Amino acid sequence: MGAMSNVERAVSALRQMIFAGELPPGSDHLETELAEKLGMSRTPVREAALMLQAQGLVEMRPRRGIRITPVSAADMAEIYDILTELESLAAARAAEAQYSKADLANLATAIRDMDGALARDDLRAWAEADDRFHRELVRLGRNARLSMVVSVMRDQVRRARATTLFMRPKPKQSNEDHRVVYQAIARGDAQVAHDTHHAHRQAARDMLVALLEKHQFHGL
Amino acid sequence: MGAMSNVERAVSALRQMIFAGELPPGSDHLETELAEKLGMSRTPVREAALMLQAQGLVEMRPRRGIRITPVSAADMAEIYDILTELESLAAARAAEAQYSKADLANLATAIRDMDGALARDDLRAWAEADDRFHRELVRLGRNARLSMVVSVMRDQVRRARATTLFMRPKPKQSNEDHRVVYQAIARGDAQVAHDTHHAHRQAARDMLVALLEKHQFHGL
DNA sequence: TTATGCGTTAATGTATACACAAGTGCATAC
DNA sequence: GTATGCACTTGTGTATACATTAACGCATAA
Repeated sequence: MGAMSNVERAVSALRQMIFAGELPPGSDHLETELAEKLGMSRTPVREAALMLQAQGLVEMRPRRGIRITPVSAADMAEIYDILTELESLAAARAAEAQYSKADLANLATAIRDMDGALARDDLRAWAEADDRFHRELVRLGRNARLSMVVSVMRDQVRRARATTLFMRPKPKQSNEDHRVVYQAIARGDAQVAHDTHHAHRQAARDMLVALLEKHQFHGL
Repeated sequence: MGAMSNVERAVSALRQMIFAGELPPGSDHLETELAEKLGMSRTPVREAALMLQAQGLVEMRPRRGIRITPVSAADMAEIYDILTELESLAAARAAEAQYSKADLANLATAIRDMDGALARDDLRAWAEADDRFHRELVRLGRNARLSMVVSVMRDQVRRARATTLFMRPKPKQSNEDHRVVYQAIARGDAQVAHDTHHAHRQAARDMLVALLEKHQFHGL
């Protein structure tokens, strides 16, 4: 059952530790140190670090160790700009694809879950469903490379969310946007799907960047 | 002077061999084999392969060797869709940035070079200058992550160009588009810069995909 | 006190060794 | 002739060893 290589184990363990904040942004870690912590030799740790580096989660700097990449407000602006364009394209493509209601079930469920979470004031559940909505949207856009790029960017957003989720205003407008996008896709209106999602992401971008700048998270 | 690690050497050597067609798309190569060819041990070759895998140039499949990723017409459609969106955003951002004429010198030079190459019927020189134009455009958009994603995608386009460059019609419309984009950026018109470039890339996409499909390059 | 240079330390880059597992071919049975 | 299983081969995943070289501290000089 454990058909999982040490490299894979290292990748997911490191990801988990990064997202959990156990390896804080900006902190350095020697290969040997991480290898010991993960109970394996340096080789798979190095390979895992190389992969995470390609995704922008860590930087390997000779003799200084593996640094957990910090994400500044400026970084977040870059990331959201990319997300905005690529997800909007995915929304347009999804609309063009003439999906049936059944195909869009996951999208509908995610929206309903967000409503529910919001009513219960459960921000964590809301964030999880929001993630799910965006992931499904991109999947429906049917572009494997785009999905990969977006997922890398979304990982970065997830990291910042730990600090922003409870500072931001309640995401009320958000759900209305999602519903409009959903309906546009359902009736095959690519233009509206695209533009609505674009505006949605841009608004989120501006709000988050302002939030991060205000609270001086310039390099955490 | 040779402050270059074996991993770096391996990465650039492999890239070169891939772009030159010396390692043909779809071909498999054992780690040992490549290591011997490059005059180093498996370790740096493996690390180089991991990096190239992250960029989609190769795939590592256990026991089957390192495969040079083939690029099909469908892949090219995906790639161009991403390029279209991201480069257009860069064009818009460049326009918003209020660059001086001096800042746009590289752009202007690239356009002039393309004109010259086209007049001499030198398609290779044209392709080189075209690359330069697009690279500079993205740089002016000032989004480091976007630049990286675009450069990965452009690498894939470069690979296909070896087969398409001499089959496609002469890129005459292309230069007019570039000029319009340049002027829009110079006068700070983000909308025109964006939309013109978007249409430019989309046209290129449709032309190339049709070309590749027609000539049945479905997996070479 | 601050700057400069040297020696030490230790982390990395790379080579090598080895166990394991997947693919291959042959032999055997039907 | 086809199918099944077994032994063998061989590539990879991982551990380990080692040389190199960059960072750091200390001493010395201005």
